[in-house]
Amino acid sequence: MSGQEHFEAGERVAVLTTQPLDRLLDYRAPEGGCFLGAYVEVPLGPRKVLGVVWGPGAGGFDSSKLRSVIRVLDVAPMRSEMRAFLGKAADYTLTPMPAMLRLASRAPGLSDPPSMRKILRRGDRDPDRMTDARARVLDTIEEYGGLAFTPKELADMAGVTPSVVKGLVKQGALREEETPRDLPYPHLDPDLPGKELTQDQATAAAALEEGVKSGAYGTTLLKGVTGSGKTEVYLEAVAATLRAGRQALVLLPEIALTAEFLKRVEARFGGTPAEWHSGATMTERRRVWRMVGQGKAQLVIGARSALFLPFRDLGLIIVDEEHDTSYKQEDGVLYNARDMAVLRAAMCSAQVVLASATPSLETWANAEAGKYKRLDLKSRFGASVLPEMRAVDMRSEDLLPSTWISPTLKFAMKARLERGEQSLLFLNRRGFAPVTICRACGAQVACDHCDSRMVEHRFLKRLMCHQCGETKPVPEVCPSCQVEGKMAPVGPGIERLGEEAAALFPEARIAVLSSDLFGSARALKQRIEEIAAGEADIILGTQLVAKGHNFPLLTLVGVIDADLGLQGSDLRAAERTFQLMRQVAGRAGRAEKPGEALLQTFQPEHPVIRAILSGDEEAFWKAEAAERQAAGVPPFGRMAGIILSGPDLAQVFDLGETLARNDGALRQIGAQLFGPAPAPIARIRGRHRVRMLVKAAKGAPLQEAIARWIAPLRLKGDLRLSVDIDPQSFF
DNA sequence: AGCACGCCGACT
DNA sequence: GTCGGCGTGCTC
Repeated sequence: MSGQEHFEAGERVAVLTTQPLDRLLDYRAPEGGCFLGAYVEVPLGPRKVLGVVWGPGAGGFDSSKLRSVIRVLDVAPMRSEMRAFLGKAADYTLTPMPAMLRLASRAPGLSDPPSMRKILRRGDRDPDRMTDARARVLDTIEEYGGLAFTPKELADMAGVTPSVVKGLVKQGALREEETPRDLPYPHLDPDLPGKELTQDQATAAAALEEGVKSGAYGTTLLKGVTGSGKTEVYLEAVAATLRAGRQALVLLPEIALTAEFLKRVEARFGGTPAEWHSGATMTERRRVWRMVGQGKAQLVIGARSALFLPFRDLGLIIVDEEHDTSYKQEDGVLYNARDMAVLRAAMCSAQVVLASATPSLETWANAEAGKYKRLDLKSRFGASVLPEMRAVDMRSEDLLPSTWISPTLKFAMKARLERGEQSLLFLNRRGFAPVTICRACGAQVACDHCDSRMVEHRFLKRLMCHQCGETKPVPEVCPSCQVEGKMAPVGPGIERLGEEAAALFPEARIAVLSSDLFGSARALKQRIEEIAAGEADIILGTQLVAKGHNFPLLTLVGVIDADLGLQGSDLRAAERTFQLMRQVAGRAGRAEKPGEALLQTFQPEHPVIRAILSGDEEAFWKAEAAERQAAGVPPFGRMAGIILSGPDLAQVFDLGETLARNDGALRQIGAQLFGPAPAPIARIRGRHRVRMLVKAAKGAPLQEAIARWIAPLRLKGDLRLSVDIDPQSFF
């Protein structure tokens, strides 16, 4: 690294702020000077804003107008590799630097002074009168030796009211002390005995440990079917990282998973790691951010934004369920956490482990090409085996109108019910019915602000737009033809399937698991635990049941519509259907009882359905890869989506046409431009959306060309443009 | 992002 | 004549 590390008071420094300016601003270093990377507060017009010292001042700005940095914040300076990472990530995603800085500074109370809090220790005196409650408090303190607790914690742990604790303080039996608010995380011990590993697991774990010990960058695909014990394997890589004195990050796709996961981490390392996700409290987030920066959090379990935490020495990133679509941020800064993890690791000499039973095609292809190492866990842990999978050909099943459970599936469910085992029906559609139609004129009820259809939610007794969340009552009178009493639900949603199951098996206990039926992740988690313990006979779920929950009594999975997701023009639909089916089928027979999976389909001869049933994943990926290679699409070509939006459709289209006419920069790199065309959802919250697609060869400098292409653009009024590099879906 | 400056319609 | 609409431009 070249350049100066410290700036004297009054020296010119360039500061990157979180304000959307397209350049750095020069300031004078504050009294006492500042370090490169320091978090600072600077004056900007009439306001104070957050910034980071990014380098020496560029000059060229009248030095008499130069203002001074107000103060240096009490947090660790941003490290040079973090600054470089943000820069590269900005270039890759075509995101302005201030937005990247905001991602990296999402900590509450960043500018607060290091605050103190009150803790209690054993005082020198004994209370004049000893009561039961008082004894419990003092015993608790004794039991935990030197550890300190806040009054509230202590009262809770001893099972007494806070007034008992207060009384003891007054008597001098407890002593109040001030201590920094943000406490380090408990030490994690990598040398506690882990779960015993199978031969297969031990070999994989050894390979990962070797990567960690190298202290260099490397990415490994850890592939293993559900229940093969991927977690135990990568926790050994975490252990090796902790032994090397470096920090580890485990990314999980969903908050609901963390509670279960934390238990396993605690069991392995004898302490709780730091948690970073949207559900955490402000205090907790503040603590995580600061402790990570000081190297006093060895392990972080987090959602995708944890990638932007200020690690001091990050040595390992695990991306669990790496294929999960929730790793792609779809609003604000558009990034894919899996790709950013690889980028960050490459810049700080860390290892990446991409874990999945059903890797994304990108990852699979990178492993094939030798860019990633690949480890396969073949044997399934314990006595359980993969379920037997069969297609139910819906063309030869007799179904009454408005029912979706085939006789074949019903028969299989009945057998489970009689044996006291569980069945799970999977349907990836929330609500009661996806469409509400007028039987007089055929009109469908659409959202007033978006161009999507309203979905009936019977438990809400309303229609809901899944795009903007808007709801309205189910209309009595057709909004189109004014005929009364002809509005009818069409098609199945998970709630409606629940009614059907209840009618078929009136004596069965039925549980419906859909994200919108639960107020909190905690409530959902608790329900899942109850169900796992056997408090339901039939479970109905949307995609959230496909994400790794363990139901020991489950021996049958019925996929209501295996074709859902196969149709349409989304190139990734086949891949996603394949992954989902494999995962859902992996729910059955995780414990000792063998499972069965029935896939209801109208096209049992479809290659995806056939690949799922045959279990020949490599065949599926090879076929899918060949198709994408022929089409020149990712990962064998590069793509970017351009979304233009604004309140006035004509204006938005005009902008698109203007861009299309001036596509010289794109043609220079041999890229093709498609569109403008209405976006998949052409209107969201009253804003019209138009989409364009840029397609280029694999090695083409796509971002650079797009940057040059849109640079001359001046967006007027309420028009917006966003660029999505490597979009998840392309039409 | 904010916040100011600045140039055209309905009010005292 | 003036109050205020938000279009355009600047912030070290």
